[in-house]
Amino acid sequence: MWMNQIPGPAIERLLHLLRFLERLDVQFITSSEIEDYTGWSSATVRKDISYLEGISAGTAGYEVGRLKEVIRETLGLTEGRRICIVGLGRLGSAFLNFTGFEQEGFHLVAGFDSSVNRIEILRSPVPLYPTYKMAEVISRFQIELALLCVPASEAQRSAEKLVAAGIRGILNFAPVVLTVPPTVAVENLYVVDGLRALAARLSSKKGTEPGIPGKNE
Amino acid sequence: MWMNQIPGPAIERLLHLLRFLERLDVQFITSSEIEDYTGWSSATVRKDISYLEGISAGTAGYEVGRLKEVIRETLGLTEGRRICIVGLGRLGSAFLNFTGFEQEGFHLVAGFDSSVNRIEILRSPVPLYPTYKMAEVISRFQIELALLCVPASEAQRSAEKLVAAGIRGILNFAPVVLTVPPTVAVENLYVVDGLRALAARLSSKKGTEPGIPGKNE
DNA sequence: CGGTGTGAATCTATTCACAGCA
DNA sequence: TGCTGTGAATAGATTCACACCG
Repeated sequence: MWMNQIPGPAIERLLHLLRFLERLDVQFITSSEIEDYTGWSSATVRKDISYLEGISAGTAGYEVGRLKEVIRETLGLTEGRRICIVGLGRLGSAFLNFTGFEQEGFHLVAGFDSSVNRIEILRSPVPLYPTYKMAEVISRFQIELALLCVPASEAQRSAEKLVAAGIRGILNFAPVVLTVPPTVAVENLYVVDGLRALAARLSSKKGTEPGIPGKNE
Repeated sequence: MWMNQIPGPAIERLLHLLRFLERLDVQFITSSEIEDYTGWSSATVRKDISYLEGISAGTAGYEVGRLKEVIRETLGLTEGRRICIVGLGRLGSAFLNFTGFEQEGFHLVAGFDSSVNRIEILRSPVPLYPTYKMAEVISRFQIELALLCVPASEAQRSAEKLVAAGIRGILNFAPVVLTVPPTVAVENLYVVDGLRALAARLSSKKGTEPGIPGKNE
């Protein structure tokens, strides 16, 4: 079966599950073991996994290696994506030297900042460009995702430039609600909002497991 | 009306809406204006707001100041929460000097690290303690939330210590699925997971607006 | 009128319960 | 026997549609 559309919450859980499996050193796992670790009911786990194609479990449960593989394929995590950083302040420039992207299949290929001076001074393993070259560079290198690290006051403006340049997804670090067309995906990763979400869950005694940042989201 | 339980997704949207209103310089706003900015249907917006108590809108829409106030009250964002940082590496020690917490009602009162040496060397505006004092300090200062900034390999262990010490919520920066009792809230804020969530949305052509970080969630 | 507020209807997701397989 | 896989049942969230209010 393959009804061609995995429910949103299921996608988040699968992403989470993948992260969990990656740190697990065991060959097989059952749905109820997963329940013990994650808190999701075993029925939910089985249903989620059933959305994936080409997996079959024996009586010992699922074969972990295969399961990871299938999740990655199904969620489109295998094809390397090109990414860029917009805004090279403290945070943005720290990401320039972060080595974790590559191992995960995200290729950092450019950094942008409106200050030409900053671009010239910064030492960087990837080429840096002034903001006005954004559209050209993004289309030339077929960059799909951007880490938006500019100050809050500029976030919306920068997002609009990215959209105009054809970006497909934005990871937003500014505490701002971006207004973008529905074809562009946004995930928000702001620390204080994470704290707020926790605080809200403490009071209201009800919460959704967010899972994905930007769930910081 | 007040059925005593706001749906999880509605809470996330309200949190998001609050963030949006905070950057808005206007006195009144209607549900369809909110739709234009956020993409949520105006009916959803009205329903979400209807979960709040003590708000009444005129023909001009909602009074923004009042709306912010009511959201904050209802979601428990007014009572200051005490927070701590666990793991004082690059990321954790950067947060020690972050001034944004206080303005949002989060009082940073302690930092923890297992390296006594590091604690002695670091210059910090708040007191630092070795890990073994965690239980004592957390209960003495009634710390409710923790920013977990330790390496992935130690995250689960540290989380367990926090739980044992009585923490109520964890903002997790490590790329690890934490296993904690259901009474403890967790939000995940890991950059690469945010990218993964975006990538998954690009392929599967279906997404949930995460909004709140963690959703790493 | 141009908005809100809300029951009722619809759509979506989760859980149940059990058949089928190793 | 112990687990998966899945249609059917339930629970939950969103949207609709319209009465009502300033």
